[in-house]
Amino acid sequence: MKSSATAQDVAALAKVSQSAVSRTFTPGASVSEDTKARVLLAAKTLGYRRNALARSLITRRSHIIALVMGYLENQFYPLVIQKLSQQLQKQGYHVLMFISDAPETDAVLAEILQYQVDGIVMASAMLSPSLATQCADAGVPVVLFNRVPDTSAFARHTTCSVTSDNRRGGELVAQLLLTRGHRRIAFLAGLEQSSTNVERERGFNDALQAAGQTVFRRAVGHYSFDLAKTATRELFAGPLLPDAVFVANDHMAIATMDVLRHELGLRVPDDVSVIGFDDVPQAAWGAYRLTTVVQRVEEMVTATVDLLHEQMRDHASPHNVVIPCHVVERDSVRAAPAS
Amino acid sequence: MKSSATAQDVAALAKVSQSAVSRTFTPGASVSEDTKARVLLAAKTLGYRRNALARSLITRRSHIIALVMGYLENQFYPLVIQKLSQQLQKQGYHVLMFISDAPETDAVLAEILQYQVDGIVMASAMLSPSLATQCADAGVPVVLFNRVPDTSAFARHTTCSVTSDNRRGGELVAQLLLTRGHRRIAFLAGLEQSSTNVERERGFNDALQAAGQTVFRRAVGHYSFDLAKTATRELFAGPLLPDAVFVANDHMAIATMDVLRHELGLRVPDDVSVIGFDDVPQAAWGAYRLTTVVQRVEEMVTATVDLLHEQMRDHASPHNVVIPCHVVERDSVRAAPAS
DNA sequence: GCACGGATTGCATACGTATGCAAAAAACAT
DNA sequence: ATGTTTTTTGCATACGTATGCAATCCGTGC
Repeated sequence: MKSSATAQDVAALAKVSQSAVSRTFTPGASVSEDTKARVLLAAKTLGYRRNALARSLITRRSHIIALVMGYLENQFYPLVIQKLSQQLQKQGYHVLMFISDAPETDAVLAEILQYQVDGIVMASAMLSPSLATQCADAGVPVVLFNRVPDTSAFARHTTCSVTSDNRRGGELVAQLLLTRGHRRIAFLAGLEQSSTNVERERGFNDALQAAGQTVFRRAVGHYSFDLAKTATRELFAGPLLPDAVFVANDHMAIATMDVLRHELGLRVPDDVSVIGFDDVPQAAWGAYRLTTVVQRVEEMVTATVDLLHEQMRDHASPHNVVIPCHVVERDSVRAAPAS
Repeated sequence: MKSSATAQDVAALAKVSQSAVSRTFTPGASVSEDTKARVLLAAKTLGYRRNALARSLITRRSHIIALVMGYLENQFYPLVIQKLSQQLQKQGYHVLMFISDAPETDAVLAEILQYQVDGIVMASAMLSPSLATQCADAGVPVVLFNRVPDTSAFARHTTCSVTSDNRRGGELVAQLLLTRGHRRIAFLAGLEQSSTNVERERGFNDALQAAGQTVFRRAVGHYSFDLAKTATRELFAGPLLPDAVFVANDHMAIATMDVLRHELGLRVPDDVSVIGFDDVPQAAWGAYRLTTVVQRVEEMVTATVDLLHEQMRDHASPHNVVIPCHVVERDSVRAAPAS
């Protein structure tokens, strides 16, 4: 029931120095085949495992990446956790999870830095300028996932980001809906201060405007399922109904479809078209068949770990990666213009 | 742009010994108000942060809990991550995530142990006896989440577990379906070797048998969405159709409903009743309104962290916690017996 | 035989903190 | 004033590893 064997113990058993043990487990170090074999044998009989904490203390690399997230209700984020965790594991890194709603992020970050993480991926709250400073001072690379640096000039030059081309996505949505002859197009916003919402809405509005149109009605759902339901009811109150809704993400779009069909008795897409953003797995489910803009999670995650590595190697000039996105058409947007 | 100030630096600036700064940050240690103030000031000006790795090396407590999970496709698990992470954070612990499909779990565990985690929560693969041994040797508490120890006598006495009363849940399902007059009841299994599936099916079969009935047809979906669709098609091939299906979890049950309605043109619950297990958020969505057995995630998570603490304090005799579960009735099981 | 270059090895030390122990200081009682 | 208790402080040391440096070993060519 010994807690754990140390390198000293192994060295003693193998009649070598502790250095030899260390070198045995350090690829490319200078050890003879003979001693290496002896060490490995001793290590196996003692059940030796290197202490990653002690090693990190020396090498100044913890091989830990912090991942900060908000609520996981929106299935997009579990997907990110999974992909990111897998890709990082493959490269010998590990993910320390932090769940945090926006306000308490400051406190959380302090804890994160105590663990000497090699990098931080923030997929949750905005990174306040003060936090950005802290990270920069600590020399910890930060990459914002699915959100864009604060407007503050400092943060912009100190942290990277990976996002979809949300603006373009918004444009695509508007163009699709216009093509299908919609004339009373509503927008259901997410978190209004979030960069995703801002960009998507901007692209959407611009494209609408380019066609001489304007958004017919607007409500806010804060990226929450329940609030999206309420917002949908608002949008569809009054005598003249929207004939299409662009919902800022799939999670809310599904709430919208539920309300439209089961509360308001409207048919999708016959009475009203619905289009979302993200392409979460549920969007493909038979009951929804939601037409939506796909965020390429795999590519976003790959870009994220690339950025992390880049920052960890040399302190490269941080830049913002934008992944293209495209529409996947299912059955929630009507096909032909109704005359 | 110094990477980070050390306790020595702070001590130097505050004209005290390094011990003093250590004690300043150790609640309940013996420091005068005067020096404490000086240290805190110096610490603030230097942006000092304790190195959690170095501290863990001394205290032999990393305050890190490893969480091992499989795929997160099933929304039940993101929920668990969220709750567990939040509860642990509140107590000063942090979650190191490991995503791992069953086969590679052995390798993953080796990495986990290198990080000197204070405990392990396994919500993914089975814990093979060898793994259980390794953990026991290393003195690391393990609690199995939503799965029960291996049949091996050793594992059973060395690791804790938290599960719902899956057996009872299966019984409740059978009783409900019988009450509603169903006579051709099918079962769609999950992973056949998983304890959740075994227990649910056992309870289900027993209750059926107690009523002089037997399962009408059976197929296997391996807890996968796509395989569940295939399995559903199998169940509903042939001239005589089931009039109810118990699907081993909600994730698959939704796949089942999709196939029934949109491929086979059957109505739920009019033509066939469907009942699931878990009560994931999606089960409540308007398009499904799935009747299901609710696993009380919050209670399960609470029990898990309690168990962890218990094991970490004294090496208490591990036991298996079983959380009760109950049926939440929505609209996927028909109300009155069809005569 | 010797000299020489390269491969191995062990010795120290460092990483940044917590903590037992004894010295010093302060507080208190007499 | 002195003795006694209590609090505060610094000195060392330990945690488990990696690594620069010097010492040792080995094989090679002469």
